[in-house]
Amino acid sequence: MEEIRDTVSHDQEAPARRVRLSDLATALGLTKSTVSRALNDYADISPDTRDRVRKMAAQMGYAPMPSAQAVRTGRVRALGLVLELDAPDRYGPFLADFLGGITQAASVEGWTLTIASSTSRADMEATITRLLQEHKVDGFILPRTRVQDPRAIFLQSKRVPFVLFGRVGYGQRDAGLSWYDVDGSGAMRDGVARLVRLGHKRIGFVGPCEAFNFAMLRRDGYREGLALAQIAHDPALEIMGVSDRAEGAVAARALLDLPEPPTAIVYATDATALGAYDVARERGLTIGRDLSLIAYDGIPEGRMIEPPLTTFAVDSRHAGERLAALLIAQLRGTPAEELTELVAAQLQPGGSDGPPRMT
Amino acid sequence: MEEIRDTVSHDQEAPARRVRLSDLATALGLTKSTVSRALNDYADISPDTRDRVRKMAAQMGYAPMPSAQAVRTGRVRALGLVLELDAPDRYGPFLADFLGGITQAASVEGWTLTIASSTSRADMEATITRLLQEHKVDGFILPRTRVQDPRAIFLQSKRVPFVLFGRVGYGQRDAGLSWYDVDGSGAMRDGVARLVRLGHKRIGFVGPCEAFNFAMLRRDGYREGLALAQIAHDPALEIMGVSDRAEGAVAARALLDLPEPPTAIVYATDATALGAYDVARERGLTIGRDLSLIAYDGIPEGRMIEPPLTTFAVDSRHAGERLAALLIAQLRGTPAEELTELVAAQLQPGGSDGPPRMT
DNA sequence: TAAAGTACCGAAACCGATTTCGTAAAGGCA
DNA sequence: TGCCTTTACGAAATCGGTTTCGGTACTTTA
Repeated sequence: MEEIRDTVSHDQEAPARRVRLSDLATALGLTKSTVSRALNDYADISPDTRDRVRKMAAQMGYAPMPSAQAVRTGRVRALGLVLELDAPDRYGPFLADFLGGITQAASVEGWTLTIASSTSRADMEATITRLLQEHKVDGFILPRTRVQDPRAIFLQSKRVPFVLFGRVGYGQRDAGLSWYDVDGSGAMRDGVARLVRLGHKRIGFVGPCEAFNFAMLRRDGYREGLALAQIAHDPALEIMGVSDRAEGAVAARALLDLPEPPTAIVYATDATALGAYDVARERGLTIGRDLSLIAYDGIPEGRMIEPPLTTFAVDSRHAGERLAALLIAQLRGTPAEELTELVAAQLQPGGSDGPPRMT
Repeated sequence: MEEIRDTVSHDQEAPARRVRLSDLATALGLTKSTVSRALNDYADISPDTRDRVRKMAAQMGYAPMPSAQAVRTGRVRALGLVLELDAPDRYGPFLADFLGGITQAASVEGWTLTIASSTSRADMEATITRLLQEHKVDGFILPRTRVQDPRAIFLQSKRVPFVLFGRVGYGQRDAGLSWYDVDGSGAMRDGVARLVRLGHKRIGFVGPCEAFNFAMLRRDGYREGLALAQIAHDPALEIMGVSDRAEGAVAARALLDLPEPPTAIVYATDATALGAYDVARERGLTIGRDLSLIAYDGIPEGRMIEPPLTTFAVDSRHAGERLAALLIAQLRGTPAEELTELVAAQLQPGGSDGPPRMT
C-alpha cells in the first residue's frame, strides 16, 4: 500500500471541485440560461457567443452532469441490456466482444451502457420495468431475438425504444421495429453452394430449436441453396432442435446411419458441429474427406480443432457497435423502421470441407 | 408486427404517469419534506407516520427517481466496470456468469451496473474519468488485478471507492484496500498434495506471466505443496510466462524432454493445460496414466475433453455477487480494509490425474 | 406556573441543469 | 420619426427529489 501511494504521479488534489454550468456562466459574464442554450445549439444565440461559450467550456473542462439533465429532460443517455442467465448456451465467448462493441460505440456519442440480468421470463419483465421506472435507461438492446419475442412485445406496449439483435417474427412483417442481423440465411445458402461446387449432392442440415428465428432463417437458407443447385430437398436430411455438441453428435449419427447418408452436413452453429467431429472419431472417418462440414458462428474452438472448421463467422464486436448506433439514432428521433441493418457473415475457410469421397 | 400488437395483453395505457414524491405527499396530506425524511429513516419522524408513508408508497408503487436524488446527494447507486478489450485472454466464457452475479446482487440492493470498455491503458484512465465526472457511477469493480495495478493506483489518487477481484501487490501489504479473491495458492498446494498422494514425486508447474498476481500466488502454492511433501523444488520443473494453449503445449514438450521428466504437471490455468493434451496425442501418451494433469479455472472445454481435466473451479457467479456486495458496503460507509474475502476453489475431479506409471 | 426541552412536522432553500417567457436593443419599412 | 419585427439575452420557473431551518404543541424540570 505504501508503495502504491508513493508511486502516485497523478493529480493529488482529492476534491477537485467540478465545474458547473453556473461557474461557466460567471466566468463568461453570462447567465446559466444563455450558456445552456449556447451549448445546446439554440437558434436564439448568436454565433459569436456560441463559439465563445464552447471554447470556454472546453477550456474549463466543463461536462454537464447527466443526472441533473435527466431530471429536466427525462433522458439519461444510457442504453440498457438485460442478460438472460437462463438462456441455453449462455452467449459463449462472444459476450466480451459484443459488450465491447456496444460500449465503444456508445462512448463516442457520450452514452453509457447499463446492464441487468434476469433468471426467468417473469424476472425479465420485472427487471426491465425496474430499469425503466427508475429512469436508469432510455432504451434497450435485445440480443437473441425469438419468434414473437416477449421482450419486444412488452417494450412495445410500454412504448419504450429498443433495437433487436436478430429479426423478429419469422415470416411476419416486422414493420416499425429496428433491428440488426447477420444474414444467416445467406450464409447457409452460400455454404450449400460451396459444397455443391466441391461435388456434393447429398447435403444434410442440422439446426437448433424452431423457437429461434435464426434457426428458421438458416434452415430456409439451406433449402434455398439446394433449390438453386436444383437438388431435391429430402426431409430426412434435415434435423432440427439440436442445441449443443452432444446433440450435434446424435444428429450426425442419425444422418450417417441413413440408407443413403449425406456426404456433407451444414450445421447451423459451430458448437453443434463439433459433435460431428466426435462421431467421426468414433467411426474412423476423416473430416474434410469422408465427411464435409460447414457451420456458422466462428467460435474459437472451431479454429483449434483438427481440421479447423470451415465456418461463417459473425463479428460480434461490429454487431455491438451497430446496435448501439441504431438505438441511439432511434432515441434521437429517427423512426425505428428506418433503422434496420443486415450484414453478411464472413466465410472462414478451414479444412472441414472438401470434395466427397468416391465410394 | 400486427400479430405482435394484437397479442399484447399488458397494460395498454402508454403514458402511465409515474408517481412522484409530491403525489405521495398530497395523497397522505403531508409535505414532500416529511415524506422524504420518512422514507429515509430520519429520526425526527414519528414511527406512526413513517409506517403510514411506507405503506402508501408501496401501495401507490412509488419509486424515487435516482437521477433526481443524485442531483442533491451526488450518488447514483450505480457500480462501474471497465472491460479491457486488449486483455490477453478476453475473460473467456466466465464473463456472463460474472456479470450475472454482479447484477443480481446489485439489483436486490437497488443498485445497477454500468459498464464501459477500454482498448488501452491510457484509454482506461480516460474511460474511468469520464464515468466519474459524468457522475455515472459511484464506485468500481476491477477484475484481473495486476501487480501494482494502475487502475487501483489511479482510483486511489482520486479517492474513488473500488473493490478488486484478486489481491493487489504480490508480497506487499494491501492495507486499506477491499478485495475478493479465490485462493489459487491453496488450490495449487492441494493439487500438489493430491498428486503426491497418488504417488508422484516429480511434479512440474506451468504458470502465466509474472506480471499477474495470481500467477505468483499459484506458483507459491505449488512450491508450498512441494515443501509440505518434503520434495525438493527443482527450478527446471517450473515454467512461467505461459498464457495460451499453444504455449502450454510448448511448455509440456520442454518438461517432457527433460533428462528426468515429471510424471505430473500442475497448470495454473485450464486453457494452457489443454496444450498438454495436444502433446500427449503427438507422443502417444495417455493423460491420466502416462502423464497426470491438474489445473485451475473450470472452463467448460475441460469437461468435454477426454479424459476430463481435473481442475479447481472458480465460481464466477459467486465472485460477482460478493464483489458487488463488498463495493456497496464500502459505498455505504464500511471501511475498505474490513471488506476482504478469500474463498477456496472447488476441486472438480476428472480423469486427468492418476498414479504414475512405473517405467 | 414559568422556563426549558423534546418530538414532530411544514416552509423554503437547494442540487445542476433545461426551458419558457419577457424584454431591451438593433434593424426594417413607411 | 414612428412603429413593427427580429435578434439576443436575462429572469424565473421547472424537473424530482434532499436537507436545513424554524416553529408549534406537548412534556419535563425547577
